[in-house]
This record gives sequence, structure tokens and C-alpha cells, in this order.
Amino acid sequence: MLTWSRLLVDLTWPHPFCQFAHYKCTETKLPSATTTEFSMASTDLSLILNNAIANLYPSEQQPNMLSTTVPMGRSPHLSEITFSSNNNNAMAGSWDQVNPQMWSRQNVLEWIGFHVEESRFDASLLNMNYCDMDGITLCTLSKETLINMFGLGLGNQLHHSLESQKARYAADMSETGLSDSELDLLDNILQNSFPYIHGPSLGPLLETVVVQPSLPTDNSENTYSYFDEYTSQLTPESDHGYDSLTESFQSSHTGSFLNPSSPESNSSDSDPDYSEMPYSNSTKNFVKQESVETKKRGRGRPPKPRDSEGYEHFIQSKKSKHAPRGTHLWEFIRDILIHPEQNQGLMKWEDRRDGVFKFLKSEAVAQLWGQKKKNSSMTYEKLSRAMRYYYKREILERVDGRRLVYKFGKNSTGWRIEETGY
DNA sequence: TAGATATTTCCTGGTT
DNA sequence: CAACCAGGAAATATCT
Repeated sequence: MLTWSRLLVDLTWPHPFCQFAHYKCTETKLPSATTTEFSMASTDLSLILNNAIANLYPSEQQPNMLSTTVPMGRSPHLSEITFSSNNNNAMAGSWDQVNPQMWSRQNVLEWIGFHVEESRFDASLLNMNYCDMDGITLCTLSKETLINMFGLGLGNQLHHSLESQKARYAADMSETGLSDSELDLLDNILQNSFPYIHGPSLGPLLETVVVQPSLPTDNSENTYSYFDEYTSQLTPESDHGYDSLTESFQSSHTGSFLNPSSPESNSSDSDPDYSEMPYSNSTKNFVKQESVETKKRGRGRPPKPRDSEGYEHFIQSKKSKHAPRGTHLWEFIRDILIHPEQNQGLMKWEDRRDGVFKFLKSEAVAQLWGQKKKNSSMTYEKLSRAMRYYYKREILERVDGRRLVYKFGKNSTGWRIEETGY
């Protein structure tokens, strides 16, 4: 599990923190192409991320990929950020002494960090974009919004914490109201009432992650058990008997275009390290080299490498804990589409109502799919073959004459406006 | 453990 | 010519 503290460390580490950046680079050759991809990134964190990028591309002009409009001097150095690294005896930060309405961005960040640590939330699932707001903004967020932003578990916890904090001050009860112990008691009650706040069943929608854990972490349960409750709210069960969104959210975050930093995609695992591959220079080169290498191979899928580098163990422990049912390609595609805010320009709807969509960055999507399936040699060519198989099953319908355009068929679910709510 | 299912890989040939 | 599209064939991984 990527902890909050680990996340913050990773953010500052010269690390291939965002494989998506690589995708972008490979498609466009220049890291500066990532410019707009992070336009929603937090301003505070963006500085941290920019530093990481600067480390990644020391010889390049630092791309302004995070649209930093933050005033000079506002960068929150890690040393300024107080957060507890220990879950049980987590100490609240300075935010605890301040009316939430008055919280600075940093207070909010600390507050989120506190709860991430306390709930043992996997910080790799955090969408840091959502962490950049001041207290006033935060106080306007409804419970639902918080849940949407941070997932059911953490969102709920944040909501309750925020309400508690608000109550302490808004009703002028800060001194005479709930004591810390009472608050603890309240917390306990809340936790008993909402046991999912803690533990492995954490919330959804936190796919967008811009860092990756530097080591494979044993977070398999979290990785594969998310979102069950939330997903049932969002999209109906697949006709095909999969926990479609559940899986897909995982896909989103585990594989992820949205979450390049998932354990599955960790550069230290079986996948070749993207940062060290020719792939970093060009998808094309990468694919070509791959095909050269595999030229002599027979047909069909080669057996999975039984490597001896520790990854197998990692995978096995993962599978034995929570054998995932395969997230299906069409669900993976659908979930990219139905989360436009996190779609990163990979795909777009051509006709939202009719379910017509288009690949904008076909190779990047393929790579992400491959990443999810732990297959670094995935290409759009192969992905599209799998897509074509869906025609027969009427999960997809043909769209003739239009390149990279597909349409959901009657056997696909979860993409319709009525189902997604937007 | 066998069979079914869902890809994955490779390939040939056609189209944009 | 590159990038796609169509599908056949065969192989693997995973699930039932």
C-alpha cells in the first residue's frame, strides 16, 4: 500500500512517477507534450511534481505541465507538511486547531493526509487534484461530492471529520463542545456504523494517480476489493456477470492510465522498466523492437514468464489473496470514457447517447491495457483485434469507414447516460 | 481437471 | 507508406 507519507516522498523523488508522462512522450516525442495533461493538478503539489519532472528530464526545459499559477513561495515543502506516519496514534496537524473555513490549502492537504494515514488508505489511489483546495472550498463540498472525490470510505471519513470540525467552530463549541476524547468516541461510533471506512474496502474514483510506489507493495486486497459498494451505485452490473465497474475501477487505478502508479504497473515489477526502455523514446521504436524480438515466436500467446526476480511471488501472493476476475477490455474502455475528467485525452465520445466513441491515442490506450494485463508488448493492433471479437457478441457494433471509431452494442452496459448519471 | 471464455499473438489481405 | 481494419488460426490464462 502506498501510504500518504510514501506518496509525498515519491512525489519528490526523481522517479518515473508518471508513466503516463511516458506515454505522452512516446507519442509526441517530447516531454513537453504532457503540458496539458496535468492542468488540473493541484497547484501546491504541482510544484512538487514539477520538481520531479525536472528531475526526470534534467536536460529538457522544464515543461510547464502542471499549470502552476501558485504564487511564489507557496510551495509546500515536505518539511512543512506535517502528517502522521502512524495510523493508530495519528496526531492531527495544525488544521485541528483552526476552523475549517479558515484552513489554507496546506491545512486541507494535511487534513487529508491525516485521514489517509489514519484509515490506512492506499495513497496511490488518491487523485491529488482533489487535494488542492482551501478550507472555504472544502466546506462547500457535500458528503456526496467528497465520496465522489475520495471514494466511499475515505470520503465518508473526511465528511464526518469535516462536519465534526465545523461543528466545533461553527456552533462556537470549539472550547465547550466535544473534547478530543469525545471526538474519538464519535469517530469510533462512526467507524462502527461505517465499518467500510477502515479496512480494505476502500472507495472508488481515485484512479488518477501521478506517482507510483517505488516498490511492489502488498496491497493486493485493496487492489482487488475496492469499490464494490460504490460501483453498484454508479453502474449496473454487467450482463456478463462481472463486477464490471468494480473491476474496471480497479483497472482504472491498477492498470491505469489513470493510475500509472499502481502496484501492477510498477516499473520494478515484471514489466520492463519503461524509464529504461527504448520505449521511452518512441512507441513506434518500442513496438518495432518488440515485433522483431517476437518474430520467431510461434502463434498465440507466449506463456507467462516464470521469472525469478521476485515478481512472481508478488503476483502469486496477490492472486492467492483475491483472484481477480478478468476485467474485460470493453469495460476498461468504457471506464476510460465515462470518467472524462480522468480520461487524459485518451478517448472521446463521438456520440455520447449512441455510445459511439473514438480512440484519440490508440497506442497509449493499448499500453495502458497492456499495463493492466501486465503485458508490456500490447499494441493497438492487438487490442483492436480483441475489440473486433466483440462485434460478434454484440458488445460492440461496427462503425464503418471511420478509423478508430467504435460503438457500444446492446450487450454492453454501464456506459449509457441513464446508467452513469451523466 | 476439463471445458468454456476471453483474450493475445501472428498473419494475410484490404482500405484510408 | 503508415496506420487501420477484417478475420482466421492457434495458443494461453483464467474461470466455472
